[in-house]
Amino acid sequence: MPTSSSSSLELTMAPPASDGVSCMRDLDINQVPSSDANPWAAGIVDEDEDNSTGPPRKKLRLTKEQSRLLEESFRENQTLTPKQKEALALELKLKPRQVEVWFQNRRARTKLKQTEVESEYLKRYFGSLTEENRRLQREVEELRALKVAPPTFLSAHTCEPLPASTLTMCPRCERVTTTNPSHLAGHLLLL
DNA sequence: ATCACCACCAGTCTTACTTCA
DNA sequence: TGTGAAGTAAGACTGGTGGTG
Repeated sequence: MPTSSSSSLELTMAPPASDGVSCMRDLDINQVPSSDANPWAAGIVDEDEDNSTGPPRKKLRLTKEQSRLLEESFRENQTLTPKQKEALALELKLKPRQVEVWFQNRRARTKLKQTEVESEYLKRYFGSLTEENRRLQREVEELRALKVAPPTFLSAHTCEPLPASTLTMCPRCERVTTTNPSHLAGHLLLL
């Protein structure tokens, strides 16, 4: 999957942790970055161990600083080379796998957000097209009504009703008129 | 051509946390 | 004010796929 599709999202997505909820989370959890108090936050817990008999695995919550660095890195590159991943993991005191998962999730959720934004736009666009369609249908009905209701227009020369096929919309005055060139000639005189 | 390995993705599960009645 | 259900965010996992040596 190409990563270029999500690049535009940077403009439309709300910045992470900008909502009240995330802020409160940060206050609760991420102010305790100490690995003594929260070994999972420091990536110390070895997930490869068979702890199926032990207590349920505690979930890692990234510290504010870890999140900031990851976001910063993500803005520069949405995908990481193995070397970049290794270096970032070292800097963040996380496992490379954790960094990898974070980037995968970030890409996926960025894409999801972008899809939602596009969906909203398409919905609005569809609505405007529907309205335009309705308007044009009404116009067509009005024109049909004019066509089937002769003799509204009479020949200037013979005073006989004109055939419907000779009626047309004048592009200048937007009125139903005849194909008689004299009508358009009238406009030309005004120019 | 086949295989192993790796990275990525979509989908899903799980846990921590918030909100609200 | 405390509490439990429902909702949400996000870390982690799984299985499938494509690229590469």
